[in-house]
Amino acid sequence: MSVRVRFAPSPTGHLHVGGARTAIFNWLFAKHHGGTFIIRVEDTDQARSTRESEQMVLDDLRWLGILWDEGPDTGGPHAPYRQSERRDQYNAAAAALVENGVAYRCYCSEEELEAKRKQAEADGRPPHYDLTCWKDRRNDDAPHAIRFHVPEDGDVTIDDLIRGEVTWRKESLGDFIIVRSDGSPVYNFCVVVDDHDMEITHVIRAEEHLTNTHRQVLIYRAMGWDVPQFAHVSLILGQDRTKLSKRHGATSVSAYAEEGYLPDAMLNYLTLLGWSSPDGLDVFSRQYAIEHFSLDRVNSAPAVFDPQKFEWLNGQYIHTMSAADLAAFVRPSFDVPWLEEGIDVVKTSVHRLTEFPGALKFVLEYAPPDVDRAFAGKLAEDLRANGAPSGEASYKAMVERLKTSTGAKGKALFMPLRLAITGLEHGPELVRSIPLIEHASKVDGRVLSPLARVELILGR
RNA sequence: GUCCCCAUCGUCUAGAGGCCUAGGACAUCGCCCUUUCACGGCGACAACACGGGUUCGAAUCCCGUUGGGGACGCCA
Repeated sequence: MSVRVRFAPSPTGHLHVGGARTAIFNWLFAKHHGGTFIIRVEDTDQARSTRESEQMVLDDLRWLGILWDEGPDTGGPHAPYRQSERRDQYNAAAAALVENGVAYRCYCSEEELEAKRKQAEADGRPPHYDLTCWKDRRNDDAPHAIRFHVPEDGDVTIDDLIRGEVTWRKESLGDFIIVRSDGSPVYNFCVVVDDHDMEITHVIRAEEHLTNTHRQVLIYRAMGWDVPQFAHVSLILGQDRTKLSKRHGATSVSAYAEEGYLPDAMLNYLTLLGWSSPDGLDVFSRQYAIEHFSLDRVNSAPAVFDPQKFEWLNGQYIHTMSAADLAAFVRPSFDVPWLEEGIDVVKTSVHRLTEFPGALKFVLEYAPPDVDRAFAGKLAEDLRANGAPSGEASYKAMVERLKTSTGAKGKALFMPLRLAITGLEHGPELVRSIPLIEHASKVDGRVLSPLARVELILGR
């Protein structure tokens, strides 16, 4: 049987890193096994779900380079892929359960239930439903929800692919709602109907859903359906070791994209949060991850998101990428005619794409610094006579001439030279930055040439 | 509170009873490279939560404690 997995986001905002990691693991698992990766939109919560959010989540996934075989926009053999459009399926399943006497109409009001819950809590009893409508079953059309009755043999054991055997006793669950009084089905019910309809073989999802599995398995059993394999991935935590959320700062994929992170680096880093490569690699390609991914190497302990390591990893990608490839990412926000040449000179000092404009500021902007006038004079003379260096050889030749003409050497030579031409005390190697400035000044009218800069110092 | 999950350097992790004097990576700190900054190289610091078992032998298996997290909803 071929592998079919799904990522089931609820469209209530941008894709978060936790969701992204779950999507990545599902995708990697599907790709590794030559299976099918499905997106199913869980928008049963009308109040919070929007179509705009769905679009954002889908865009975030595409940005990461995670593409799906079946989904709300692409369609597929089990369409529709939006829970809000699958009401018929849920109604049919709910009707079947009521028919079999497994589920029943519950006429209790929310206020009543709330009061009962409070009372149970005060009495130290578990806050489960008191079975009023189960004991006294009715079938009229007064406003009602539909509840699932936890059976006598309601103990459940699953063999989780990441956690091993997990068991729940039926007592830990009360009869639960599967269809709300407004007729809308509830998440835990939809998931089962959908995963069955869509022939999902492996449910790979976040650990926060682990305890839901109890009720879901009960529904599978009541429907007489095969139970899929489960794999519950641990949570991603913030620095304070609680579930990563907005208050921990940037947590959405798009926020990292805006901060200058590369999709490949993001995929790589998130994969590392919980999975480790069999070869002990930290930096690896998408292809490598697909080839080597397996659920056995997924860690069951939660992982703290470490922004520093993520930034380092992003830097690794930037350092090894070609200037041309990087330029494609940078150009939309920073477009200069000498972009590629510039990127090539400064990329080793950059960890995020957004740092490029700052790193290249010395090309675009220049304020005459405090440099010895005599030195500046000699430099200007040399620049006029020989032109500015355009590469390593001409740069070295200039340095040699300057040694003789100024009598300076070592730091006394290089510091004023750097300062005079770049305007800064620190920066990339002069052998590369001076030719860069010279080149940029020829293709970009805003850029002052080396000579123009020195003349500015001399006040002419 | 009840149920469930988890527990190796500050962080991500390797570790399937002897290969462990516990390995790698980030971060931190040195040194080297570099007449600057960065990159890179080398090195240092740094962990098996605790207590009981099982075993000739336990980071690894079992039990308990502690700690952390999650779920307990007509949210997903």
